[in-house]
Amino acid sequence: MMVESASETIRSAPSGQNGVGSLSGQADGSSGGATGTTASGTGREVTTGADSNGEMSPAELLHFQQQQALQVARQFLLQQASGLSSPGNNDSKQSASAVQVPVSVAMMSPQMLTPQQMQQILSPPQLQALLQQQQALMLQQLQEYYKKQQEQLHLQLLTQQQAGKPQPKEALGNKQLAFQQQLLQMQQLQQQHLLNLQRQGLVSLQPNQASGPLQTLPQDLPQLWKGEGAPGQPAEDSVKQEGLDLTGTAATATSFAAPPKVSPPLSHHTLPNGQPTVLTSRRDSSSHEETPGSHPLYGHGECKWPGCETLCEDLGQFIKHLNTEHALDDRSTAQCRVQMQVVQQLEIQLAKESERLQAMMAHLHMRPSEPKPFSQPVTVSAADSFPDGLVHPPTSAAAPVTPLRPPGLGSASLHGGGPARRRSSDKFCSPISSELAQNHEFYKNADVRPPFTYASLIRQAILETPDRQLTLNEIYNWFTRMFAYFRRNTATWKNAVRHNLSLHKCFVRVENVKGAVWTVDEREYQKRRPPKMTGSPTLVKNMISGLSYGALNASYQAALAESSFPLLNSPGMLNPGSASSLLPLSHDDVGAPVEPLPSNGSSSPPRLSPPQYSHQVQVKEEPAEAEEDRQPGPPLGAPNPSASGPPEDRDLEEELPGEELS
DNA sequence: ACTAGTGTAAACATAC
DNA sequence: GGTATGTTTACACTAG
Repeated sequence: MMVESASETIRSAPSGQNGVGSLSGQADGSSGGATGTTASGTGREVTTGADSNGEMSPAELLHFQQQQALQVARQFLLQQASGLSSPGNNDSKQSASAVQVPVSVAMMSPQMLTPQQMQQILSPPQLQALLQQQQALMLQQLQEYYKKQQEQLHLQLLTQQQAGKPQPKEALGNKQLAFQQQLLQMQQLQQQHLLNLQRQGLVSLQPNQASGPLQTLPQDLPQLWKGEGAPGQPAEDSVKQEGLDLTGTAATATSFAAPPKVSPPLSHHTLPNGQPTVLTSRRDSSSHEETPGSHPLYGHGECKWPGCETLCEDLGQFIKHLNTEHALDDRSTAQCRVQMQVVQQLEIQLAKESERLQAMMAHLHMRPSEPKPFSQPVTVSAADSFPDGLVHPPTSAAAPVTPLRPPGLGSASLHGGGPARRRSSDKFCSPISSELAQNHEFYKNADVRPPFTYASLIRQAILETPDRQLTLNEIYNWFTRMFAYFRRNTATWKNAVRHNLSLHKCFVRVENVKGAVWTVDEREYQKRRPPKMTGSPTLVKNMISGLSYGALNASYQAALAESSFPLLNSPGMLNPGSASSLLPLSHDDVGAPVEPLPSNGSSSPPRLSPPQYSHQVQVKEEPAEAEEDRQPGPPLGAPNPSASGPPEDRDLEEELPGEELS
């Protein structure tokens, strides 16, 4: 029941969820806050509006920017709407990124839309584009902000000098440090901001994208530190340096974040009515986690400062702690540096992996950067980010194919996401295990709904255990352990889990000594899904054409699964056939590749078109694993040759599920 | 329009 | 009686 309460906070209006229609239904959960926000927003913001001039704190600035992001999206929608209503009005730009917005939706006032709604209306690529624009904008603002700060400092300095009172170096140093600290804070806030957006479902995690702008800062920061540390260097100079660095940073970041694709700077800063964006709702995000009472360094009741972990009952206490224990001193500064290095290392690592991925994809003739026919510029951005990243395959996978699709599943609407999303991922066959393997950390920490069906998740959970059986409670635990998302709406998803267990024949309840455990009947599981993909000419076509980069990618991932999945040790993705047999779990979601049954020897007859091999693979593997089912053998993990062995062909059928059930 | 798959909500039964 | 676990039904949504 505490669980219940937790869930309640999220879906404030469970009732009527279905009835009201998708939009409201979906939004309700998240927007319990969102709605409130809009309401309150009108009232509140004025304060934030007060322009920087040094008055705006980093946090405020962030909020402001976040607001703007939403605003831009809204504005975008408005444009779309107006475009629809008045055909003559549509400019070229609009057509370029043409969003197919349902008229009914388009008629809504964009300003009334919640992030989730926007997410539903805009395809992930579109959102992506918006966000990128916004990020560019944000960086500009950051730059301005720091320029102002710099000017202020400079001014102060001059004043003091004029007063004939050369400020002690230490004082200057302190200022500078404070400044730098602020910079760090900005970074954190920015990061949090991105995370928030992502959580709101406005962005699917796009590592490169997320790291892009952020990446530049940390890289430049060391220079700042150096500047600071440089003995004998006048503080003033270093300050200037900072300014320069920032400028450079912002510039590069901007160019990075705002690729050619999009139109001009966007006049989105102001609302249709000319009102500055700032004046709109303060922040929808507040509806979610980003409550005013949160702090990037505070979580789960403890201080997140590296190496600290001091318990703090509430934010107030934490703030106090932060100010006393982590004030601006040598130690903190050093820790900051260390943290920066950590980040840098990770970024370097990411860059390397990205590069490798690019090379691999290039080798496989998949051109990540190649623009897709359908989704114009916007998609491109999505695609671009994709390769780099750790990715969110499902998301992008789905996106390119149908322009009009529902909100990015990958990004997964956090709350009350529609069924469709998950399904699509399923269809695209992204192997859950590989996806999970790759994004394990992401799902674990980000409050993003995993793009898999409950059934596939449950199955994954069960198959991940050595004996391939779990109690309901263990399944729950797996969910919460693996996905941050499932740490929230407990009542809802637990119910769904139970529902799925009962509903699907593929889940078999077995009475155990300890009680009842659930197992998976692979055959049933496979049966569930019609082998559409197998023969679907359209799919094949899509895959081949590269139109559906995502789909390709999915298969690519499938092939890659082994390599990426920790447990699986793969002999080489080059040989799909073997791979297939190897991937014990990865199958899953795959959409079905295929007919489970006649696995007769799939070995020889390659009747599937090339692109599909991945699917085929999965199919087989499933059976294999199914078969051995109860085998003590390490399920997925163990690289047990036995399972992976030659077997792909074998008969899975023989084995009765019954036995597992026993 | 129909169907299948899925998600969500809820009522109910049963066991501990 | 409360809770966890299962089962079942209903409804909504999306895609084929």
